[in-house]
Amino acid sequence: MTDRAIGRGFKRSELARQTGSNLETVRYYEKIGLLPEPPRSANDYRVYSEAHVRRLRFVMRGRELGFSIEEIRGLLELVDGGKQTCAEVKERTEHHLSDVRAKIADLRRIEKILAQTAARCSGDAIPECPILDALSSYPDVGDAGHR
Amino acid sequence: MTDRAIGRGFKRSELARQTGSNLETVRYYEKIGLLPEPPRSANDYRVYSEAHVRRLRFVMRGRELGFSIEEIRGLLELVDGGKQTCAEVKERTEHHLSDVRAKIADLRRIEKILAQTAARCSGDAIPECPILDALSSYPDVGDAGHR
DNA sequence: CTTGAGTCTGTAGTGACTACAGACCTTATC
DNA sequence: GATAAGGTCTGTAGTCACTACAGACTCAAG
Repeated sequence: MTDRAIGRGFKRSELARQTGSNLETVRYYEKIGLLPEPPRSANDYRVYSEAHVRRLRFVMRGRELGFSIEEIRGLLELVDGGKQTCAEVKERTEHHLSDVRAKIADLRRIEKILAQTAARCSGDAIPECPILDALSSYPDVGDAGHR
Repeated sequence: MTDRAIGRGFKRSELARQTGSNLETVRYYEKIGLLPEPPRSANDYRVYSEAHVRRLRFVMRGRELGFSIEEIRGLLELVDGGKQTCAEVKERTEHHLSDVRAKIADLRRIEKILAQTAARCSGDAIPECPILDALSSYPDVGDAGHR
């Protein structure tokens, strides 16, 4: 048993399995500094802990929710704290907050329409479902490019 | 006035402006069949209508909410109706619905934590905010790779 | 009638992964 | 302990979803 229980740490494949991520994505996130480089065992294998699992899960879910890598980096910096003033934290937090609330609002619209579609679809005619209209009726898309 | 009011249609740059999308993205979405190829005016310029605006806005927002191109294509097929049975529509709709509800739930968690952070941050100490823990405590991530 | 801006096409570059090749290590089986 | 299967290491190349650029054409203004 050379390692396998090296102080409760585990290897890359196990981290990927526990987070549902691709094996190579782990390495990629470390390369771009989104995940910390983990310690290595004697054979140069990466050794991960629960903290790595939590951080990677956060990143994964953030991506699935439509945040860019840089936005996630920003969120993580907020979490990690340290090198920023409280005013900065507050401003960035509130910026993210309004972004998140807008996403929630839009997803609720989609949810509603999908639920209606599913309900109406218990019949046998294909309904004229107005997803497009529901989603496209934003009052102003003028400032738009906020991606 | 060669065109400019060719039956209330407008050109690519205007479509991009109204939807907040990049000029080239429009062309790309047409190439991959996510947007229909629009009619052309005599000079071979693309001519768009309100319907194109609605569809593109839907696609844009869908992407910002973390849906893949193929998922959006699926949603659009639901909307367009036609070549699928009612049972298919219902199944796919419900699948999207649970996905959307999961996203809403996660965004609410993030919202809550961000709101707390912003509130606590009115002081001057950087709080130990537990975004990571809040987000990583999913009961099972076993089926995971559903991206 | 030129000049500048907008559109057309195809192609190349970027961001975020994802897969592959070849070397090394490790575990299982003979 | 020899060998084979499989996991990990590195670097590099490929894919997806855009985004930018180059060169030709068109159009509207001065």
